Amino acid sequence: MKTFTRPDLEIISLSTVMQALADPCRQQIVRALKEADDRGLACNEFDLEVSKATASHHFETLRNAGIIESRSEGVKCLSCLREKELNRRFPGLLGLVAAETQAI
Amino acid sequence: MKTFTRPDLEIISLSTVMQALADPCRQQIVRALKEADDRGLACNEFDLEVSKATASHHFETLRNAGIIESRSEGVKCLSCLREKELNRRFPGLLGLVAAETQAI
DNA sequence: AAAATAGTTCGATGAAATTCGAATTAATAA
DNA sequence: TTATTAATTCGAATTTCATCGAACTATTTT
Repeated sequence: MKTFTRPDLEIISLSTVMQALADPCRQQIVRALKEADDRGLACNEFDLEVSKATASHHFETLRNAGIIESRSEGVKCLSCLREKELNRRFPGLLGLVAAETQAI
Repeated sequence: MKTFTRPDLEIISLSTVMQALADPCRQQIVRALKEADDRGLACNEFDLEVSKATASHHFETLRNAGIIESRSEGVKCLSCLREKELNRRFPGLLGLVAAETQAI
């Protein structure tokens, strides 16, 4: 069973999170997770307009930037926003993403 | 005498500004301008560790993203932060850049 | 055991970004 | 008018990024 990286947010730079959140598809993922419940969402529960290979890459980018965390559950991979930690490390950042209602 | 683009911030997406601010060198420019007075700073008044061609490119990127504005004054090009407008369009964004004290 | 499901990984491709030196432009100073 | 200063533009090299199909892995269902 796969385990996922979960970096300490203190070692994540603003450049890294900005780079990760600059992509519209990744912003869409973050907005969906902000509305989701604590259980999180599986990769195929987002309406992403990219292939599953590309989607998988976007989830990895968000994990590496400390923005989401993922866990294997059965055959699925559930992801959650690291909301509290992000709000402490980068106050206001998630609010900006949430406020941007944008067509992809 | 050169004039510079100055896009309406309403048409600038979060992706565009995040992309622009993801670069450490451009963050350095923004932080310096935040400390500068209203007159702004000329391109050679930043301690950037890149060639002047590269610096010029970074200033253009920031202008196109609506983050700074520039004007010719004699032989110099003075740039200022579009701070008020940015704080209205993307509240908290400049604060994040200012808070990040980072070696390049 | 075979099939279905959900993701990941690999390898390749095309697009975009970063960087620079050299040439150029425009304004000022000598 | 020539030289200097400050910055832009051009062309090219390098790197990074987004994207995909195909192959693979792991889990669950039949």
